[in-house]
This record gives sequence, structure tokens and C-alpha cells, in this order.
Amino acid sequence: MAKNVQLLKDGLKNEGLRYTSQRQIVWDEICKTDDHRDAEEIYFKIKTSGQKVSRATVYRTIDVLVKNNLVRKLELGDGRNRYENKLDSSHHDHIVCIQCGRIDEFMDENIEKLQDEIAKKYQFKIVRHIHQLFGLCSDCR
Amino acid sequence: MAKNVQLLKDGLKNEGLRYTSQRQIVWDEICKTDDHRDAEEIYFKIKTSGQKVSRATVYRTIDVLVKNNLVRKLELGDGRNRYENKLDSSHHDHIVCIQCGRIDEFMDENIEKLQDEIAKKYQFKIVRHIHQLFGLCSDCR
DNA sequence: TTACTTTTGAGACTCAATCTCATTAAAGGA
DNA sequence: TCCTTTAATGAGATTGAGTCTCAAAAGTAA
Repeated sequence: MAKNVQLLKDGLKNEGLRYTSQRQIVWDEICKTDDHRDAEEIYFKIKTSGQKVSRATVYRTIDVLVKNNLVRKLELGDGRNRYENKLDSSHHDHIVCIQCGRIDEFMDENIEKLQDEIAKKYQFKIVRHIHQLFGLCSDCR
Repeated sequence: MAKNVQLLKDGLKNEGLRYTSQRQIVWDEICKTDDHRDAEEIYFKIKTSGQKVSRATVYRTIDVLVKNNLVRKLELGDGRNRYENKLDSSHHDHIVCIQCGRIDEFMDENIEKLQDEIAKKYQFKIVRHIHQLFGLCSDCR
């Protein structure tokens, strides 16, 4: 856990941002699980644990963490963004069950390479990408 | 244009839905361009053209068209869904400029195949997918 | 034409997310 | 340690895309 404190402090310092207890609380909460949770879930989890961080600060802090590469933002297109810590996970994309909501992660070097080729062909400089497969998982099909 | 009328009538009939002038107006508007527009843009375009279709009906009709495979829904994760007609376009994904908003389309058979393999590996039955590359286009980089 | 059922329109409502602005609290000197 | 400066926070208002409600209007089949 001390590791997470340092990670956050360093990340903030790099951006010229201040280290605050609220930011630590939000970052700790996001580190607690490997789930893909939305901002409201994270906010209420903190709230019900008795710690006091306002909704606005939770949202603002998550943005800071995303910008500083500590948290990955997941846009599933259902109007709620999900977040996951990037503590020890490398790049991956997602495969989502439309029935039960289960989210698995996948990564394919070949697809990454093909993406780069497409970017070159269209003369785009890629900053990020979204690749999500939606369907029915083994339990739901 | 007569073709579009028939397409719509057939699509609606297949679903046991009624053919109405409002649905035709929305479908016509979506067919007018190959842009990727959001529901509000489509609504206001119809409104300023002097035709009377309510916002609720525009949204409801777009849903009907998406469900009936006449329109493709594009989720860019920015809180506004975009729509494009599927008149004569085959499946494709999108490459989006984060600076100027330009949206190009791409399609790669190899990526499609790799996706199928991933689905098999995770025992998912894929229903749809989202694959978007975000970056700077040749004019903006 | 009638009877039935779906669709429409106007505006209220939802919900995630953002904004406002007065108050609080880091951080870096002196 | 105490100031001073400036950023961060909290409470609640606001935004904006999208959905819902329900009475009125309009397809559809007989």
C-alpha cells in the first residue's frame, strides 16, 4: 500500500498537482479491486465506508488519475464510464457479456500491429483506441 | 428514393410496426448524407426544414431503424451516439480525429478473423463489436 | 365506418457528469 | 513556525443526452 501512496505522490508531482487526502482515498478505493466500476460505485463505496469525499472530487480525481496513467477509462457506450487501476496490468481490450455484464480482458499482438498499419495508411497518429467485443459469455449463451 | 421508401416499409412490416410519415421523414433525413450525425443534429435538421417531427419520435424512430438494421449506431464514448445509414455500406470500423472530429472508415479482414478467434477462445458468441482508433489526422498532426 | 391498437407530441423527468463559488488546505518561502 | 499564494474541495445548481408519460391522433383490419 505504501507503494500506491508513492505512485500517487509521484504522479501528482509530475503534473504540478497537490497531494491531498481525498485524492489518496479515491486512488486507494480504485486499487482495492480489479473490477471495472463506474464513478458512482466508487463514490458510494467511499461514502458508505464513512470517509468524506464529495462527488465532484471523486469525479475530478478520477480524471486526474486517468490523465496520469494510473487508471484506465473504459467507455462501453452505455452512458456510464468504468474505471480500473493500471497497477500491474498491461494494455488490453475488453470482451463484454451483454446478458450478465461480465467483462473479460484480451490482448492480441497481431491486432495491435494491424491497427498500426491502418493508422499509417490513413496517415493518422494514433493516441488511443477502443476495441470491445460484445456478445454472450459461456454461461449466458 | 422510392427504394428507400420500400426499404423502410419492408423493415417495419417485418417487425409488425406501422408505416408513418414521421418515420419516413427521419429515415429520409438519415439517408441524405453519409455523415456520422447525432440524434439532435438529425432532429434539428428536420425541424429547420419545416417538417414537424417531435424529438421523442426522432429518438424512437432512430432506435427502430437501428434495430431493423437500416441504420448503424456509432458509440464514440463522448456521450453522444452518432448514426449513419447502411444503404450501400458494408461493415466497417472508424478512425476518429480527436482534433477536428473527422471520421474515416476502415475495414480489415484479418482483424475480423482475429476477433473471431478471440471470441472462440473466451467462449463468447459475439453479437457486435466496437473498434475505434482515436488520434490526429494528417491535417492536424 | 367502426373498433382496436399503435404512434405521436409536449413537456416532465432521469441520470451521469460538470460547473460555480465560497471555503479550506497544500506548499514553499521568510 | 507562521505567512502568503494558489490549488483543491464541497454543496448544490446546472447541463445535456436520452427516456418516459399520457392524452390525442392516426394506422389497420374487419
